[in-house]
Amino acid sequence: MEEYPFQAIEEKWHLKWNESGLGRVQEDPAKPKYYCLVMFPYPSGSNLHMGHVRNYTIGDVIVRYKLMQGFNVLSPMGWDAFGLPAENAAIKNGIHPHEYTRNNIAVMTRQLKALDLIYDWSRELATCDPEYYRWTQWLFLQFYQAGLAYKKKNPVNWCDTCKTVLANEQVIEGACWRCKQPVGKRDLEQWYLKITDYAQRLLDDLAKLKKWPERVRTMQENWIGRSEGVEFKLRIDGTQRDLEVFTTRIDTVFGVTYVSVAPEHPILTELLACKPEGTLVAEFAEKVKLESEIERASTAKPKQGMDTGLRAINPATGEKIPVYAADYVLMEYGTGAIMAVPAHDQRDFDFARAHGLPVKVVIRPEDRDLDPAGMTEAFVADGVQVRSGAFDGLPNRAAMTKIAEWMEQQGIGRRVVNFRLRDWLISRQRYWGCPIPIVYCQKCGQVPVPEDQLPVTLPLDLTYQASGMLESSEAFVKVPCPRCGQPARRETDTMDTFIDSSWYYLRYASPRDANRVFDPTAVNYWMPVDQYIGGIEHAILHLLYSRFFTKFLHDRGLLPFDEPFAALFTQGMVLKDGQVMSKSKGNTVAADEMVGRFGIDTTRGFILFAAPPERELEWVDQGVEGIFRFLRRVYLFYQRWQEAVRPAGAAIPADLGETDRQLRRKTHQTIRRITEDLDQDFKFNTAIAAMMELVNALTGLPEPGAAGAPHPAVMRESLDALARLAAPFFPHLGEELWAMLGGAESVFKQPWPRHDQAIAAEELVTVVVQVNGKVRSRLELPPRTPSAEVERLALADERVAALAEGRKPKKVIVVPDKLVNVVF
RNA sequence: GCGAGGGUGGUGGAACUGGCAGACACGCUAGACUUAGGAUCUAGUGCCUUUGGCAUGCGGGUUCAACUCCCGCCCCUCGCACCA
Repeated sequence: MEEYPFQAIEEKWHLKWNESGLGRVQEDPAKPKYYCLVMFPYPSGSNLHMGHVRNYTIGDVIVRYKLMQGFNVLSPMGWDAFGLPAENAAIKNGIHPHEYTRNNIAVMTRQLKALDLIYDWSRELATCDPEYYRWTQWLFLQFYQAGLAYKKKNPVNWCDTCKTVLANEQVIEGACWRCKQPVGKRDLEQWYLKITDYAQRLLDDLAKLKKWPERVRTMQENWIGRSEGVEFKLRIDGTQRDLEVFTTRIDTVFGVTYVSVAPEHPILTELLACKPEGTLVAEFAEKVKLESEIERASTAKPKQGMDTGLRAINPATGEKIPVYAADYVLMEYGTGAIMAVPAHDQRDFDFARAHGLPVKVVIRPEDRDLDPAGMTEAFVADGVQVRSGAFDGLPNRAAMTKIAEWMEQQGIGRRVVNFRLRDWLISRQRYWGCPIPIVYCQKCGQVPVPEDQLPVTLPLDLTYQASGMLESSEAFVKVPCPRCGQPARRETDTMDTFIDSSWYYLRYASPRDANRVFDPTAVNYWMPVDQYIGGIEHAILHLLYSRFFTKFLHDRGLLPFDEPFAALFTQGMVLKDGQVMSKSKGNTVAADEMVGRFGIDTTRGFILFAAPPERELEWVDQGVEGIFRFLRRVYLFYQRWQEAVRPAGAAIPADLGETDRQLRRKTHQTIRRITEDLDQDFKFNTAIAAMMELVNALTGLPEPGAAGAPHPAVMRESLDALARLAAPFFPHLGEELWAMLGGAESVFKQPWPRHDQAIAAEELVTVVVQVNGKVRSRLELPPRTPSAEVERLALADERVAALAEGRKPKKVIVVPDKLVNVVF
């Protein structure tokens, strides 16, 4: 049996590439650069599975393609190495997180290297390395100096399983993003980064990210959650205190029948201190606080609330209305208090019905008025103002502006913009993270660690314990105050690991620079990232944080650009039995097993061919052999032809026969198709299909030397192109095919093939003949046959004539080179 | 509820600005070569009542022509969700 010795071929090129180091790059102003980055992994220590392989292969195909297009390609790899799993493993197995992480990095490095992916390993970095986190700390100090890193006491998300606080972005449906356990609230003093200062720019600049998926941009837009409205004050009757509310529907202000405040709103404790309601409200607030995030956020649950006994005065109408404490009002958003308009807000409507509060209609549909008693739901659509004083009769959209202006003139309220985005809580009560470079001194207070004393090193000689590990290290905690020299204490919280990953793409430009966070020349050469590749799960978290960091550094004058990733590609996940392939689900297909059976090229090819890369891929091994057979067919074909097509450089004669012309056409069409597929959204699956079509055409031809066999120079042209086209997808085979054709240097140093439009053009086109829109016949015509001629030929067609039954056509439509439709 | 994406043969998936639906594969069927076939090669393969008819989630519409455009539904995936 003829063989395709894939193991020997892959082994051979594995060794050659290791020697030549294809991935190693330097800044070269003479060459156009291309920075291709796959999101760096957390070194989990599990074996690489098909999900990983898909991820890295997508990046690798792009890297190899861009190399062949003549770009100076940067493709680095590193490790998002801090994090909780290392601590959990330490508790379970008694291995120090540092050792655990280092071991995992070693294991994963070996596995990645076995896949022969192109990386510049000389730039490898790990966020847990003091030479890296020194600059993470330096960046924290930049935020601190700019007043954007601050500490405050606030109710925060607390995961009791992970024993740490979480950022808003890390709470998914009320549960911890990592361990999926419900998240509670705690009042704690914590460090924050003031990302809210950048809310508007983070929103506006989404428009610049034209090469990002729409989906991700929308998710960020929703997360930032900008809303325009009016903030105004209501005097609390009988006091000198005002209650401030925020509304996006100021047009409904004449329909306010009560106000709702968050149960924990400070005005309640203040004004009810000595009243009987005070105790009841406090009890209610306590009850609400105990509810988990999930319970409180559930829209299905009936809204709870109670009358506080306080009365507020609506500045628009002068009416006195009750103040309710209600669990559906959130202290964190707006002012923590709302004006309630039951007639025009469903939540207020539900609450009013449950508590017997009045409903006042102030906006009616165009054609009729509404009777509050007959309403079963709030009227939230646009309409016309009624019972709204001077604004009656206006369309409500117009009234919105008018009322806001009136309130501003009267000094009652003002127009404001609110964001849903919260400041980024970055403290973590964990050991295995980047220490926050702050010292607390009795005399000087909060003191940042001076830059020349960085890094604040994580002590490694500790016995691991479940919590409070850093606090227990006297050597770490007890330090002299950097300012006054008196005994002081270090901050023992570490930073959220998302801080580490918010700037790593910058460090790759100059990973060994010991004096600076990055070398400006190198960063300016490589950045921004031309193509970023990663999972959709980072659509908000990592991608929003990285954009924030870049904008901040831009404002500090450290970067000339203010968006880090020019193009983003989110690859689909690999599923098995309907679930994401992951170690914890136990449904993985191991990479090394697949590679052992079929080789790297087949494994890559199968993953790339099975589905478009952005789509989810349900793993079924059936079909792997299809790719294997294809690669074998290609290899055997080159074996049969390699002697006949050598040496290179034989001229292609001008007077070729039909077979040769067809082969050249197919070759040039394939070059065109694959190049287009790679350029538009990485359509690897159809690119491979195009390659298969070419191979099907080739293998259908007579053998070398046989009668009717293609001209060797023409075959040479095909095989030369095919070797290059195949190389990014099937790198080992690509190199081998190139060598079989006599190529001395690596195929990846060869230019990407170009098609010739004239050769790719068809000599005859099929024009479909339709009668009343149904295909009845076909014509083979030279391209650009005049419409009149096409019409004549169509009408002369015997099938058409038969269907005509003597009638004259009502209409004939000709689409040049495509179709003719005869309508009777 | 809001937002985004999706629904095409037995399966994964193709189809440019509306112009031959099902490329390319998998699987299946038959045949060849074989002691053998889970190897390889060849042919066939959307469905049906086959000079034709019906088919791209369902129902309408626009058009000479609709997977593609418009209107109304259904289902699936993801994100956000009492944000005032």
